[in-house]
Amino acid sequence: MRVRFAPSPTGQLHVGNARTALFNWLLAHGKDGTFLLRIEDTDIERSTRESETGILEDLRWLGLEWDEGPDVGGPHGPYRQSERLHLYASYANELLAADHSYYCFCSPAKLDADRQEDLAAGRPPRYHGTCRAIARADAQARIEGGDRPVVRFRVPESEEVRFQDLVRGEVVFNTDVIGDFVLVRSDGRPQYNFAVVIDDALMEVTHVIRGEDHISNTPRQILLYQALGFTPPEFAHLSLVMGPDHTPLSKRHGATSVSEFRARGYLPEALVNYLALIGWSPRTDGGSGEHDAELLPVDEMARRFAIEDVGHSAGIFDVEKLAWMNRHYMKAAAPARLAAESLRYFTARGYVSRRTDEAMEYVSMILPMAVGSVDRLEEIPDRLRFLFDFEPAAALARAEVAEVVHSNGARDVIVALADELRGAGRLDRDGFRAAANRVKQRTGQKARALFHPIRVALTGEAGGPELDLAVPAIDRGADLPSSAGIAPIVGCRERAELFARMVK
RNA sequence: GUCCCCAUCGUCCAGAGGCCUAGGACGUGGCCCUUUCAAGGCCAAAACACGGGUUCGAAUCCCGUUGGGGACGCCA
Repeated sequence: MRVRFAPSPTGQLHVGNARTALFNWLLAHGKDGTFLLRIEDTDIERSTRESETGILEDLRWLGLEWDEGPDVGGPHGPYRQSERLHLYASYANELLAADHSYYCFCSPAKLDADRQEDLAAGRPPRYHGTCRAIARADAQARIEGGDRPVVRFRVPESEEVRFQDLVRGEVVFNTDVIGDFVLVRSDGRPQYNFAVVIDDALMEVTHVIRGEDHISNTPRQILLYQALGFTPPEFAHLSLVMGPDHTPLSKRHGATSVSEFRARGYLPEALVNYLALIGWSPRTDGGSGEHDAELLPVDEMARRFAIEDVGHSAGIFDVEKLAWMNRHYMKAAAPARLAAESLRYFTARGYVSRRTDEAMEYVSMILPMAVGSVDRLEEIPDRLRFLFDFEPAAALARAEVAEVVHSNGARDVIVALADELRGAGRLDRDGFRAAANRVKQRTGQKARALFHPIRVALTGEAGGPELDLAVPAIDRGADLPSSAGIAPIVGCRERAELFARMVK
């Protein structure tokens, strides 16, 4: 089995396309097949090398490695359509010679007028066949005279083209709704349907798995396979991914490209796992009726994947469910990896200025306070901002903080805390607990009435990670030398002092 | 407009004629845990689009309606 993913490098890798790539990858990996990557860059106006590089990077980040492709090569290369032009030219001539295609000299204006006419008359817009009967010699003469025609495929009339779609079953099209489509543009570059067929045939692709938006291209391509004497592959058309309003997932729905999700702090395994579950679910092994867990490593998904099990209807991209998965995978991730992945967000906030061993160690230390309670890596620094941004005046100005301070006995607690901390040593977990205990004895406050004011005085916030973790983190951070590359952290003693002064 | 595809909780799926009093997950609500906010645990509410058939029996099969999506380019 040979499958392929064939993006055009005209922008970033869209999550919908990433899902298509994933399904191809899953199929190949579950069946010991080959997954190849082909770059469809025949649209020279829009294709860029930057996009290509970005797409390759995103696929690799997702873990969807390919066996053959533009950068790794393979036995059926080149894998970039712009480098295969000679192949298309040769097959175009073959089709011309066999009279399966012909030169068309119609101007864009004429074509457009025809289209408008069809639409107005309630007919499906299709090529009128104006140049169908131009004699070869006449065409040749016009070309020599400087005309630059396109090559059109001669679509047979009133024929039924049918194919067994692996996910949808039999699909039938009548050729009467298909106009003679362009094979080669006037500048000699191949048109999509033509290049795809030649490449898929030559690259020996056995299963074409792509988005549903290509389903109406399939009869055209089958016609081409037949004219060229190639055997068509199996086809499977995946339903599309929509936004919550049932319109195609686009910018106004938020992030749409893999790189955006990456930038926002989603883990690749979370995105992959989530994407696989749009339109597919792991088949239940037993007959228990119980649905298997949805959280699956990609190899396990590949093991269970069957293209026939893929759903028929469009799926809506649910950011909430993705967030849930991401939370899960963040908790499961190795601390060192998480620290490395989160560093950029700390840097962006100005919390870390240089990547030093001490900085990494500190980030690793404070990470557990945030992981598990945030949806994305990007949100981690904000959850930990109390470490770096301690401003009692601004804190007091916030309603929820003021409320705590004004509750009964809160001032006493804060004053006592400041006093206790003056003589306290290291505020590790035990040190903090001891100090809190002394404050408890002095003020008679306990539980919420005790810890809430302490939290506010030490973090400037009414909520946040457990103090058992937060206080030692502050204490440790305050001791860091400036060479550590961490933004200066105000120590607990000073925090309590400042706060006590403000509430007196 | 024409052609093609699709239709189970708000969302993603399970369900391949009796196992369905329609199951799971996310989300939502409640409760619990708890020194806070989250997280976590437990419980609950929540769907077979509609109308006709076929059948002893239909969420499951057929037809239609409605609704949604896609395609109709010298884009891919």
